[in-house]
Amino acid sequence: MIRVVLVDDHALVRSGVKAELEKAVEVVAEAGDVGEAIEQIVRAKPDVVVCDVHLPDGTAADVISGTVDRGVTSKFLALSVSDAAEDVIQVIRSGARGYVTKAIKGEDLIDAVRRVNDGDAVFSPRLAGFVLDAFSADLSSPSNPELDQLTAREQEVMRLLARGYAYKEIARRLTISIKTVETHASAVLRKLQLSSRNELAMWAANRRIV
Amino acid sequence: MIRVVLVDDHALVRSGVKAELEKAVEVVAEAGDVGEAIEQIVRAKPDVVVCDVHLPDGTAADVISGTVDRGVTSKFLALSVSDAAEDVIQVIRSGARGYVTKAIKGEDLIDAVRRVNDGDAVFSPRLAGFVLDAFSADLSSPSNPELDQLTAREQEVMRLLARGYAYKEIARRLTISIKTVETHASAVLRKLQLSSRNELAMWAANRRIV
DNA sequence: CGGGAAATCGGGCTTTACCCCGATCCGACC
DNA sequence: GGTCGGATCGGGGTAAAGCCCGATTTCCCG
Repeated sequence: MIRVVLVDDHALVRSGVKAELEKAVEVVAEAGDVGEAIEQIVRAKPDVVVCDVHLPDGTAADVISGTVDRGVTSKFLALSVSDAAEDVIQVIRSGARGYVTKAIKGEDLIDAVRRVNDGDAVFSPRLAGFVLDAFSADLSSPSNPELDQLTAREQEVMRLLARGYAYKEIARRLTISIKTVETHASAVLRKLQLSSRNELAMWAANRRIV
Repeated sequence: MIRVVLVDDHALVRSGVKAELEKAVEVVAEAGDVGEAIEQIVRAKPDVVVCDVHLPDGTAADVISGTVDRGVTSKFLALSVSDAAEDVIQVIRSGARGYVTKAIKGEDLIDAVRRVNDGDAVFSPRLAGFVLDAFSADLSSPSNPELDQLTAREQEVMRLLARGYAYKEIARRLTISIKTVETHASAVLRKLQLSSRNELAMWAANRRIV
């Protein structure tokens, strides 16, 4: 039996959701705000937390970050009336494994809880697009004004430098001499005000360039 | 008019796709393998690259990484007969903004190219699940069994190594000699089967250790 | 045409990184 | 008491990194 903690600020919603859920899972605790939720979750250590996104004293993201800091390993399923992209992304970023709207049918909600408990990611179809956007936003390079300081060639060398390639390797890949790679590398470090390739690697990693 | 480079190893497929695409976009170049594709893309700098996943001398991921290394900012749309999860994830990880199967209708393909060009992520419905899984995999995985191979002291040195500190700096911070840092560093690289501090930095970054 | 930025190389230098060979000390464990 | 792993150092070596000078060529722009 999957053990669930239910978090929602409206008692009526809680009782409705609880009635549906208890056909298949065990609701071991309930909470109506962030503080109460964290207490109950830390105490009960449930398998899954079904959590409303908007709470009187914060959001589901606050509940998630507040509990994982205290060693909780429960899975989180966000349940919300909102289908706004920023809500979805914020909650997923915080570590929720799923996000469904309150338009969901009871049967499907139970299925979602089961799948989240199994480690799957669960999203209402039209919400998946937001998550994809957030995902690809990570992979793309928004706009790095600092990159404009570098010439095209310097940017190529910079990317390979940040990945840890030796000058010899970079020279081979770009079919230029090692000395030219050195020249570009020096220019890159100087322009970005870095002092070693390792600082460059950190710099690039933080900006999702590599 | 959106400028497109088309990459597929089958000339027949290329001409078919090209015929469909040219109703709405401009196909400025074509290629049949990875090497040729990189050349054409670097030269033509198209808005969007429509690229088959499996090529004679590599994959779409090779094309993407090979071109972004050379400063290309084109958007990539993967076009494949395969709907295997590993193919999808690999290509998306490399930076593709979309992935559609060849079962797609010409009209929908043009729409996909347009949306990718606008910065949207485009996926066939049943492929979205794979991407979500990959996304949530990024957010989880806190356990690192490989770390247990390292002694406590080695882990300390490892973290500082991964952050790019010089041996001298690490020695100063841990109040030990440079030689001792070297010993630990060698042990770390050997145990993790890495060959340089830069590989270690990547290793640690991928595991969210730093 | 002249100026300047970008890209391409070279010599020579110091500092690190990394590896190999050792060694000593200490604490835990059989 | 012997053994073994962990931590601490050293000497000596090669390869790479990073920086200092210099240089030429190309190409764009006023």
